[in-house]
Amino acid sequence: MPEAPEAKPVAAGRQLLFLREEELRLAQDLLFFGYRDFTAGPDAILAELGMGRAHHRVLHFVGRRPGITVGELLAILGITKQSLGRVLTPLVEEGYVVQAPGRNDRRQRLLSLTEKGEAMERRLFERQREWVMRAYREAGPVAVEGFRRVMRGLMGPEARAQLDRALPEAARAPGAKPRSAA
Amino acid sequence: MPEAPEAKPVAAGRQLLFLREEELRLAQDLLFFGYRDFTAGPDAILAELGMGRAHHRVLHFVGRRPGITVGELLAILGITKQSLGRVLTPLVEEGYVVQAPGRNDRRQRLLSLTEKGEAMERRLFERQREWVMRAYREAGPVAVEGFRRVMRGLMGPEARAQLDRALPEAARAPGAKPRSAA
DNA sequence: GCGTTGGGTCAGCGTCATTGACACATCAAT
DNA sequence: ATTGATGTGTCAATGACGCTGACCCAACGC
Repeated sequence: MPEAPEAKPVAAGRQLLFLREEELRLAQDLLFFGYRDFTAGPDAILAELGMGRAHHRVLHFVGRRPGITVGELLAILGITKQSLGRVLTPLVEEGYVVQAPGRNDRRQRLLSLTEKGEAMERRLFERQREWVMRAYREAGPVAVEGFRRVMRGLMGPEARAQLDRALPEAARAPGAKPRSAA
Repeated sequence: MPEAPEAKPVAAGRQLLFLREEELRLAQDLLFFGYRDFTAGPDAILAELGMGRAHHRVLHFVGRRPGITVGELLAILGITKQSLGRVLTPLVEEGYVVQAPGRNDRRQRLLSLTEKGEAMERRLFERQREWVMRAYREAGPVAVEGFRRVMRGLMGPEARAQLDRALPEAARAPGAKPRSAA
């Protein structure tokens, strides 16, 4: 770990790539403040409804993959069954999410959003969309591409695999020329 | 937020900038997974010591601005006095942080890290440094610059101001040509 | 029929945040 | 010198979100 083997001397750019102390401290600050404010909008809406970030995540990932099983959702979120239960059960009870027995395996509970759930997710989505849109617009397309590359790099290998699996393929770059992996 | 008025049907370059549904969903995923895994390293170390992310944040910001007052720290973290107290008091008791009365205003408690606190912060720092370094290296310098611009854009105006104030000026772009506000 | 798997649930714990209320020392101004 | 505002600390209660351990049930698969 200490003294990373310098990787291969990356030609000229090395100077820029060497992570100086202050560069990381800046990254820490940016991620802390950025993530906090990124979630602030939805958080406010959720709070009014007596829900939290965890509920949003469930709505998000269920909305993204309707018919997802509980087990898959657990794997994506990386939490325990009990933790999910405390959030999922109320969502079902209050009619945001429906459970349907699996066709092949009837032990499974396939999750999907109700209309109410979709509306809710939509509302949270729109709030966040405004926010991210502003940031993207200010930063410009090149920066956005860079942002994606770095964030992807910050993910662990498992998360990266999940992300790929989670994306309905078509979604990965809809209409955009598949410019490498990025 | 309901029924975003479709914005006006866009011009040309706007196509890239218009935040399509899937683009935002991707951003949500990236931020969720990325932030989670970014904090995973320090979290593990902290857990061993019976501490949490909140402790890390205090160590980080106190280390960044030795002599910071409690009030300033509260403003940066955006939490309440009570929440900070629960984390700060143990840090002081266990000798990670020292409090010194302010010279001008003796009501103030100027916070700074002890040697033990610096060592701890250092340890967390190094762990995170490896992680971010890898992401930066894989993504390349242009991407890193883009990442910074977008993250900055995701911050609210207050956080942005705080960030600027928090940075010891020299730190903001050490050696890099100050390319506007970014 | 029996073990495994998918899912749910009870009980208890810990962290991190909240609000409201109060205490105390110090500063600053009258 | 009193008075009021400020900086900090603290008690008590609450809630969201995560965890472990233990146990249950229904359905699958052999």
